Amino acid sequence: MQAEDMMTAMEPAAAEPVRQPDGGIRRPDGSPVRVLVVDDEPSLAELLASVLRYEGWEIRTAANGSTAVRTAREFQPDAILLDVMLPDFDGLEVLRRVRAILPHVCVLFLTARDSVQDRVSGITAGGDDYVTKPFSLEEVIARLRGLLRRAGMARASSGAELAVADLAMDEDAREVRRDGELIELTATEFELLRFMMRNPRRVLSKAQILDRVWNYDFGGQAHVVELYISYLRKKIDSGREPLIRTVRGVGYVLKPPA
Amino acid sequence: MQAEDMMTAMEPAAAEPVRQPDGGIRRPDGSPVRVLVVDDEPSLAELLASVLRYEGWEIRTAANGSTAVRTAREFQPDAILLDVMLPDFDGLEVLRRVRAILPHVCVLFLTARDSVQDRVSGITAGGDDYVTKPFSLEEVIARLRGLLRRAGMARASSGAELAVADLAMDEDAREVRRDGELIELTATEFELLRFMMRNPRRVLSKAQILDRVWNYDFGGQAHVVELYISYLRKKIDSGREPLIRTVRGVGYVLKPPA
DNA sequence: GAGCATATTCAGAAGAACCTCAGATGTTTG
DNA sequence: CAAACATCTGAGGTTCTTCTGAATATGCTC
Repeated sequence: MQAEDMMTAMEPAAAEPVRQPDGGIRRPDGSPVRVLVVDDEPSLAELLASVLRYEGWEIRTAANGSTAVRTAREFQPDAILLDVMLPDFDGLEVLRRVRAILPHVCVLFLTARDSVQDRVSGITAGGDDYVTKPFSLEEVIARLRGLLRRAGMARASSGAELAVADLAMDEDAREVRRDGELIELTATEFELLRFMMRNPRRVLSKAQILDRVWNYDFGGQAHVVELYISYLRKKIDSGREPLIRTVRGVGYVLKPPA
Repeated sequence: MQAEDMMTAMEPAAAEPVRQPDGGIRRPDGSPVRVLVVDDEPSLAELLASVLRYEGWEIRTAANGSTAVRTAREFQPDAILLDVMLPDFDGLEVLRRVRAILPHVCVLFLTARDSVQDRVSGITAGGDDYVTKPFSLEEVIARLRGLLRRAGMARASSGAELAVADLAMDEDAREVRRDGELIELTATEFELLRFMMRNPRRVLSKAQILDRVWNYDFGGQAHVVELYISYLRKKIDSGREPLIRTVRGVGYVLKPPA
């Protein structure tokens, strides 16, 4: 799938599809995936909605449990982003009711850090997943893609593999290799690299990177991005043809050597 | 130079379209793109409006948040230029309200330099973008075009590629090639060349170039343009058929060799 | 061709952007 | 609970850009 992306990107004159954001995640009939976002904080719901919309999916939002159930019935989503803490009844209750209507819907829970242990254990058994607030948008998107992929929404060619030149990433195994050699990355380094590998040959600004890779409540300086780029370079570029390039005054690009 | 601007501006829909300014950025139905400009400083809003009108787009302006929301509902813009600092409520609040009405509208935020400090997280997340004041008009236009292009407003032929003779520019990757050979440019050199490549075969005065490529508050001499033209020539024309020509007493042109 | 206006190039100063290190803080793990 | 690790902040040093001013070159007019 990455190969496909790169080809369309490299063929200039070709009637270039504006962007192929969904990365091959579609409904079996080819229509865009539908996602319902349920969170009582409007700004967060809106943030998620706009990001997912940009991924090429169809989005509805709901601010409480009963609206969520009603919207689910009418909208027939393929996946639900579900805050476990809702004003009326909690996420697990919503899940029960929604499952009565849509038995196969994928659910990604959004939970507060401390409420992880008690409530949500066991949800991953059903194939569902969760992320803890505050999360990074990359993480939400990646997990959502994972759920949808496993639920059979992936086109044949699109697996969990990313590649740029001799750099390869297996998202499921969380393994990164350069020229076959395994490279150990920390969580943040991995997410940063994933974001870059998902957008090869595109210059990404530090602001863009911060917005996608760091938690949405991160209040620090864009300077961290430089730091982590430097970590990444040490691990994947040192002593080799560099794949990560600085574009001064703009940002960074990941691309094969010229 | 200034006179030329005024002339073409004064006969708007008149006789022959000398120039196809929108560069293929149109609505799917072929009608011109609509842009709403929101800034409380009238002179800046007017400057933006007139430049964007000259690009061939339909423009409305608003000076505060509530007017912006109302105008958005009625005008149904494809994109919004949105100052984050508004007298009534801030840009993100405006965005939230507008998105409730127009889920797919593109937003380009205009932010003050110092507010990069308290930068609003998520500002680029949904595919939206921002520029910091004081900006150059070229930058605003380029980013706006980028947003619209990615949002699917580009006609088939118009990608992020510009070409004049054997000189090619990929805006997304920020790559410039002459006859296939990659050429490294600084930020200002890149913007200057982009402006010239967008207006091939047209003589551009130094004043015009200064107005478009340099920040609107630039106080220096027109002499910088000469300097940067000389930098560009060294990088793209040296030892080859020159593409950049001086028109003495008038300005510069970029055009294929006769 | 002289003189003038205009354009090009050079050199250097000032500043911006970037990279890296070292250490503080917080988090996970044994 | 301590050790190991991950993440972030701040500061120093480095490199790269940008702009100014002056020196040189080019072209135009008479």
